[in-house]
Amino acid sequence: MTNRRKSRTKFAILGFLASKPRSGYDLKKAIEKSIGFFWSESYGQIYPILSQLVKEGHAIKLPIDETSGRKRQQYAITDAGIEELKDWIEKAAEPQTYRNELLLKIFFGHQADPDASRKHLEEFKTQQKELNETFKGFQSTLPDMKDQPLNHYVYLQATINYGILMTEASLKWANDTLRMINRAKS
Amino acid sequence: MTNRRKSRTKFAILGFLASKPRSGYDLKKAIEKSIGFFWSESYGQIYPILSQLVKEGHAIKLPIDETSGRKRQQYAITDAGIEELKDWIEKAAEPQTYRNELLLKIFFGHQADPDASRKHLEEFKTQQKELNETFKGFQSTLPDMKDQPLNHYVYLQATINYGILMTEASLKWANDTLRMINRAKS
DNA sequence: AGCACCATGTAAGTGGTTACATGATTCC
DNA sequence: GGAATCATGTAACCACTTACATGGTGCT
Repeated sequence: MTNRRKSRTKFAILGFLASKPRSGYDLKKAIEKSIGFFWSESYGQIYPILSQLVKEGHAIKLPIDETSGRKRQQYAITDAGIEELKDWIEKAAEPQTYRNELLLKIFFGHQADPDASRKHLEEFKTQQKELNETFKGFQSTLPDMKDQPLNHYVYLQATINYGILMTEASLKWANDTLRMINRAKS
Repeated sequence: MTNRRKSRTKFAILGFLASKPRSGYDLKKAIEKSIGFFWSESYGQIYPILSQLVKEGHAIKLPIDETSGRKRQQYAITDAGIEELKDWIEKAAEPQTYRNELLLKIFFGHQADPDASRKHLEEFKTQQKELNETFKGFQSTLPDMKDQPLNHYVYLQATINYGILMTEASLKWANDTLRMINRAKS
């Protein structure tokens, strides 16, 4: 037992609890909205792991606010939880097995009609264009950062920038590839 | 049961069997060597699925060559298998849940020492540089393609090109992000 | 002889999604 | 009243990795 797989769901949750207390439902929404383009979690992971965090002492259940309409079980991070989160952030990211189904279809593209590849690439382009616009919209809402001390916004900006650069490179690739396929056909 | 998950391992295997008969061992090596940067399979998937392909009539076991030293069970694709592969290639790729641990750590970077983020980014840069050089080396071994009919090389070139563009965009991002972190600290 | 690697498989376990169950609340 | 959504949870299932078992082959 040297290199067992490890779930990072726990740290995604701790990271969000670090900014403020949240319920399982809140966590799901927050993850979708802010880091949905590079991370996702399902309720089937979130709720059991929240219980586990409480057992481990990395989070606590807050008393339910009976005055408000909707009743939600909020969780707050503990000092031990913050330590746990920090330790994880500072450790190197473990190599991940990335899988790209579109690329696999393109790699085997010569086995089928080139129109299939063309269609996939066109669809991919519209997806990436939309994503790119979303990121740019996001970015424009961020406050101006020069002369600001090191803070949350730098890292937020960095992740958005990743999305912008990757979608742009993807678009360039899709266009290049379409051109190559068309040239080869003629 | 509307949207059940589907394994694509089957199609990765069929795709490789389409070019020539191979054994489970061969398949593992071929996948690692050629599409390892965007796809991976383990023996624990490959061997059971090869049996399944035979049962389904998408592949057949070839007689073992007793004359050669190493004894390997080779598998060949059938006509039905080729059809199955084509059908999959032509269908749109299903949306995948992509997870990026480095980005998650950067997103939560403000919770820890900025040196941690710097270290991750520097390590990421060396990884991406190495990958980029590998792809460029690969590319230089491909034959010249102008005036060539539509063939396998176009698609091979496309996947390599994807690697080149993505690693270059990644390097730009890492440099931009490092600059942003450094500027924020001063 | 002994080691590295070739080669095929399987059992156990993990991380994760999906589908379902349940009930409350808000809004029309 | 009824639909949509809020909200929490769980059971079943799936895809996949890891670790292990087993034996053959090639090389020094």
